[in-house]
Amino acid sequence: MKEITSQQQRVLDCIQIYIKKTGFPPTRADICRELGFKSPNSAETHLRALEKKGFISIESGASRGISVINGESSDDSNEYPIIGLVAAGSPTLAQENIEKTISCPESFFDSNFDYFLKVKGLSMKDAGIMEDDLIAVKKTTDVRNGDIVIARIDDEVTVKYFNRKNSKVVELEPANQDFENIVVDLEHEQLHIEGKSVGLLRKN
Amino acid sequence: MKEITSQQQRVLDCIQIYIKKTGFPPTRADICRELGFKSPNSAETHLRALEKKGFISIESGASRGISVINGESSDDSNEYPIIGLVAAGSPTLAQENIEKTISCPESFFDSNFDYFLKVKGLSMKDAGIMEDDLIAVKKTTDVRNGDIVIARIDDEVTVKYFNRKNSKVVELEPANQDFENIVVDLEHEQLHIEGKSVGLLRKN
DNA sequence: TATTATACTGTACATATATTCAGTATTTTT
DNA sequence: AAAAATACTGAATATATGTACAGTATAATA
Repeated sequence: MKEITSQQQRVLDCIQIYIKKTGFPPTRADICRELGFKSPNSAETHLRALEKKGFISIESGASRGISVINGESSDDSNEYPIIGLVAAGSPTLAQENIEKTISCPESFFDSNFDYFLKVKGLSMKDAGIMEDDLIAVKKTTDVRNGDIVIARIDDEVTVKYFNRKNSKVVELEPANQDFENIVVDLEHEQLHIEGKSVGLLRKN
Repeated sequence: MKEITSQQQRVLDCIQIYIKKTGFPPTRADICRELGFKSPNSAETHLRALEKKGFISIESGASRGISVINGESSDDSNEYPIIGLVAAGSPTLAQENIEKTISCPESFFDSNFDYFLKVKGLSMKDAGIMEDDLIAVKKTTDVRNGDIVIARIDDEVTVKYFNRKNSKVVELEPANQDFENIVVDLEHEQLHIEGKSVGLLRKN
């Protein structure tokens, strides 16, 4: 994507606002009216420039045939995959593990995140995480005690509170009396932190 | 919103698909091509019917001046207000009660919704609803037993399970042993159902 | 220094498009 | 049984709109 000039940005903004307001793109004359141009050719040349730079596409001959590329027209929403609790080895974001995707703004949760994890079981019930809830997971290994982490031990993927006891021992703590702490001796077992929870989404 | 006929539905679908694909609405001729009509007036009359019934609006004289009402025109994200548990009387959606807004796709939860309610207290803890969680609320009075409802008794707003015992008695049930059922005798007390929960959002 | 890109005004015109009018036929509502 | 709504074809037309052509001027690039 090439560089955009400030005037071209004004025109692009104008198009997006117009679409948001009316539901359909502006004509050359509309753009002139909005931005104070006196010749339709002013809009025309800007449109050609925007098209050349890849910001919009223009359907030749069609009236109002402008569409904003990549554009989410205005907001920064993205598609995020929903992933089930899958066995290890299999790359988490592989196509076959993706149940579906959700469109949602990038900065929806306080921290950026990478995917949604569909929760199985009730081991985090007292933390308000129920079966089939979607946890917004940020891929990171930088976790602190008390964080809700997505951890993998051998072939088991689980969601638990993270609690580092000392340099050799990590405890993964459920939020449910019916479950017991998982004590991981790092010298004899492999613990892989897939990421941590930065939010939760429930549909009902 | 009046009833829509199957042919009108086809036309409406055609418009929405066309917008999704091209970024701008179809002309009468486009609709004819897509649906096999041979006269532009076929599209025209359907458009007039759809406008009359409130499904679309038509900008008179403008080419491609169709916009689908309430309908995910091109980008389907909206601003939804976050509202605290406010005392009654004060209109829920009044400006002063809106803490902030969240941008989120319209069809984010399975059902459409109207606002987010910020939860206070832990009375619905066992339903996985924790303090400061955001409940997606759909304004409706059409609630069934077992629904999580936002109810108002006198000046108190509360989130509880709805349970109609009989024509005169409704019980509002918490999901926490530490709280007790609220029994509402409709003959002596006023119960106002503000809406019901269709989803939940948590940031952490 | 010549060339290209940017940023406009102004005029003109072919055509894309909305919209009206005249019909026909079936179904639904009153 | 009459009226209104639905569901079309077909033709005609005013105008909304894209787009080309002719200029002017400044800044950036080669």
